[in-house]
Amino acid sequence: MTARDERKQQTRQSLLEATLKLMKEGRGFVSISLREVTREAGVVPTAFYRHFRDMDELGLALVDDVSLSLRKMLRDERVKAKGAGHIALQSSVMMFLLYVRQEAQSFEFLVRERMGGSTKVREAIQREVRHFVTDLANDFRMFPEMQNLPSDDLEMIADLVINTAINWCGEILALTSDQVRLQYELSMRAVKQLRLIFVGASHWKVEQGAAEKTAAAV
Amino acid sequence: MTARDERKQQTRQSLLEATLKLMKEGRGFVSISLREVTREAGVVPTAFYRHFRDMDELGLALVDDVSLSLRKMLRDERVKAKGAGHIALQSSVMMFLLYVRQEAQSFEFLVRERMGGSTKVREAIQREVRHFVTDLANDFRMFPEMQNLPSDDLEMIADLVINTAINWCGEILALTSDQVRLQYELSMRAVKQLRLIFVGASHWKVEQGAAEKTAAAV
DNA sequence: TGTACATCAGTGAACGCGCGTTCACTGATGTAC
DNA sequence: TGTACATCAGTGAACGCGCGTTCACTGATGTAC
Repeated sequence: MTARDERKQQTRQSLLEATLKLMKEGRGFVSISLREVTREAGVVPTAFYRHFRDMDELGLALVDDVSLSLRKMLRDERVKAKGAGHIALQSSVMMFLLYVRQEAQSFEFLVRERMGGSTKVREAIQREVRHFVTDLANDFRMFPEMQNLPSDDLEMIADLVINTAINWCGEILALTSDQVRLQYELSMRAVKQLRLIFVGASHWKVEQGAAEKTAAAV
Repeated sequence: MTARDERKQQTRQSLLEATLKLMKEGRGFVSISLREVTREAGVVPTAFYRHFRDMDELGLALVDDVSLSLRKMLRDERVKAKGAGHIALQSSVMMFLLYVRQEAQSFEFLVRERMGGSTKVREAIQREVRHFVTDLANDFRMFPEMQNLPSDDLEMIADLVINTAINWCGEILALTSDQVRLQYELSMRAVKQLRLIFVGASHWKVEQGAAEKTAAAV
């Protein structure tokens, strides 16, 4: 990598960061203009084209970047869980939510554009999410109570967990950093929700007939 | 109501519908211009100001409209459940997802703007969602297994259910009408997810210590 | 009921602005000899 | 190592366009007498 290439990568990076920064104030990705990004990044508008064809292409690069760092975090967490020989639900959820607030810009982008963004960006994010669901479903095989469930059911449960977690992200990012009380309450509710899903999972199949009765007994 | 007022309401309505129609092709609300809306509605741009101060105000009106029709649907469903004396999970979920596809325009708006839209619209939607959560938590008291749970836990479970349902909406609306197979599979997964939550809920508290062990036993 | 005036939903021209994109350019860095 | 040329990241002027908003207007409908 020559010195020129390095500086080019720096500019590219500042374009990506400028975009995330512009989104921090609550703006959607689609409403941000190419000229705003270059202004924020400190280059002339035409310099943009040396790096991306258009804003959509920058959006896809952003998805790649963000999901790469997310995958890294999850890998660390997985290694830690293997080392400890168990998963502590409460501390896992707390760690996750702290990480989300720490990397707020990235998660804001993911959460907001998952449903709302340009078609291409939305599809890229959903592809990444599906990837996480598959990984989590695989992790579930480490749980004695779950490893005998069919793959379909593991995927179904993983999908529920991931989407619930994404929802926590959206809610915790909507809070300002001085709303500590609400952040705490949200975290506690998140822990309970994950625990409830695990309770449901550990009684799955075995209890399915009983659940039917429960639901019918209004 | 005079004839003039009536025609004014008609124009107002066509502005709202024009906006939803423009969003059907996958566009976000914020990316739709005032001029596009009036063009689609068949009036001159300046006529817009006879009805709304700006697009944000139209967005809030849209939230009101959509959540009114949604509340109506849920009320009907609730009456039906009371008449039958029980809730059939499978058919409720199926009915709900059919309704979502039928009223696709409205739900597309709600789901996409819940996280992504303008601050005001987003807040209005989240207020409505919180309202639905409270209502559902109240409904839960009709379930013998649940009525002894503290209000906090009922809210926590209702929140999980509502957010999971919103997620189904996003996924089913992403499918085209000829992807019948995928629609069916999504519905079946939705039924299972709701059932799993109910299984979890019916073992909640009683089993919480056991769940801890389950989670720790990797 | 008929008339005279008021209201006001919708019109159409005009504005200044930020946008994405084009183009020819500059000058620092890289490469070949 | 030194020179001559090629590359190419970033520049700056220019363009046409759709935008939101203003303004004075029109003419159908409503209201008061």
